[in-house]
Amino acid sequence: MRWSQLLITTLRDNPQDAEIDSHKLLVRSGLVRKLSGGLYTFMPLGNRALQKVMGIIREEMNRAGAREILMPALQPSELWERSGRLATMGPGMFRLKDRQGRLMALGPTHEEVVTELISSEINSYRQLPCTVYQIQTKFRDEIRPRFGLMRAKEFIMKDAYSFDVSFDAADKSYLAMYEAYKRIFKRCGLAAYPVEADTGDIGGKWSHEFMVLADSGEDGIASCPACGYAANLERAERKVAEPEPVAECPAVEETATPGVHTIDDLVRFLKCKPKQLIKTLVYLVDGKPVAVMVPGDRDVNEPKLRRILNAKKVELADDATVVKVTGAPVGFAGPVGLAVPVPLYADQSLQGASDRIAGANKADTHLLHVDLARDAKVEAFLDVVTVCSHDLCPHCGTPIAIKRGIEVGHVFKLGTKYTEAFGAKYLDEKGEAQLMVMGCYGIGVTRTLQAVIEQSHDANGIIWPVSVAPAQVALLLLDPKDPAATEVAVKLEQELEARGIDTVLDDREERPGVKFKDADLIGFPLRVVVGTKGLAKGGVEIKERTSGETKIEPVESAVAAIEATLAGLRQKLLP
RNA sequence: CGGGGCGUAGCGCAGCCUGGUAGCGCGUUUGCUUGGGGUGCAAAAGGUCUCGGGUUCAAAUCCCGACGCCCCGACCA
Repeated sequence: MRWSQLLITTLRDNPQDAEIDSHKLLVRSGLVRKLSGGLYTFMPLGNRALQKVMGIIREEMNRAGAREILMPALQPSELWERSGRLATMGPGMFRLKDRQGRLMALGPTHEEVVTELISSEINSYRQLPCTVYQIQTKFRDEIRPRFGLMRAKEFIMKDAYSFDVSFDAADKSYLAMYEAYKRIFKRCGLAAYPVEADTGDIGGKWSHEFMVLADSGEDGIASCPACGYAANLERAERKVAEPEPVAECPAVEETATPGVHTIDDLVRFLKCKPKQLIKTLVYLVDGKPVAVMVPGDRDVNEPKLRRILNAKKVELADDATVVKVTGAPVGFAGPVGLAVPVPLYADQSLQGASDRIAGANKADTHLLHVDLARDAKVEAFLDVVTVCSHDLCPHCGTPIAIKRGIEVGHVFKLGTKYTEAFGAKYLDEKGEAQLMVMGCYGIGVTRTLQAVIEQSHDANGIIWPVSVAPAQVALLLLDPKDPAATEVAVKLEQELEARGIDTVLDDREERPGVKFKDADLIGFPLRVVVGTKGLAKGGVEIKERTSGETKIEPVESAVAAIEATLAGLRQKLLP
């Protein structure tokens, strides 16, 4: 390939609208261009890298026994009514009408379509297990698209779906995908590791996310340095310390706290510690109000609350509901003397809580000396707070570390949620109809590409792993006016391409400095320089982008040397 | 959806406060020069100053509104 014909336009300055390194580099190196918020064009080089990632995914999916299909992105919204997700997924879907006025959606995911498909195609246990996958564009009306390809309105996803005769069999399919994912990310040069995750709107019993550690990641991860426990903060649990024995608690006493609504204000006003406070929040759980108590220095974790209460939707109550339930303005809720009796839940760490401070359910008033067991009727003590860095691992008790990560893949055990909704059954050996058991598995392909950059770059630019680099070799012809050098470069290009090594020949009329900078910026794994001086010294210069190692190689043996170096680099990416 | 910032040449920005001929750097084109880490010199092209309305003799600049982009937050009492 010739640089001059590839439509490679690199930028000297960082784009004004990019925040994180990988986004800046993606644009500066000319791999993508923005059409509008959350919508990107892949330029020739970006597209090449993307195709490489997709190639790896295909190989590993096929190896794991999955079969590739392609489903429509445009879907009748009636399908979504059947699964009940029109309500939960609703605002996140792009919707439109066809000319007959039929409601359609641009697919944000494909559980509905695939379950409908498989339900009509598969009738017998003999056809199971069956795992299908596709690589396709997904559409999501994100609340806030950001960080380039990381959270886009339109993106490429590999989604796979497994169907099995039983839960045990489904576990095997799940494991096969889990292992395939590990191989895929390894081959892409990514350190991605699995963490326990919340299943969210997709549903199901169990799931793992594959996380790439990065400070710019949108997800929090709790991980145990000792036993390897790792979980998304939306799900992470902790070991709760035994309650400390407390001395006799004085009687409850009201105290005036005019205009003091927040924990911070209260700490300042009463000169106490946040830990001494009981924070009481009113939530709507599937529309019904409940009160949830946590220590003043803790945050309620809504996904955990939802899961533990087995609810579809959990949201903080609106002000009117709070006023109705507590009988006081927002900011003075407490466990004692609610105006309307609602279920009262408390975090586990409040078990035995005594001599605490809480809202009085009365304007501008708080209560001192609250003893939860004595003064309130707690429905249940639950694990409802977000894990923090000083918390202890639920398995081994070691202090937990909090990290940030980019979710590049997610595998789910769905159970029968969708097969039930769509009546996806098969006949077993006895001729009895049984529900199929399902799993689903996604990889954000475009996000994975950017995660590679986020994890692998330096001050000069991207450092592509060989496996996904847009081209393996940048061949720099420093002076295209030098006929001898040009001849060598052209010949090298032909020989490398003939051996299946993707090569970009920089044939531009540019200064050497420009070519060096651009090659570093785009991040080709190998840079081969053909220059007048080098040739005079006996050969071409081969430089690795990763290590910076440079060697001069005679022209005759250059191709072999390049091949050997690339093989070495590939070796490191083997699963 | 709430808060903040931004919108001027392909890209990055100045000018706006205090209204009066639209600027700089990079890139692009042409010529010369240079040829191993973003060469140097010279010339040139390129603008509905996001859009709409208002104030004014006069608006990139002041006022009102819309749109777009980016960041933070999305209710933690």
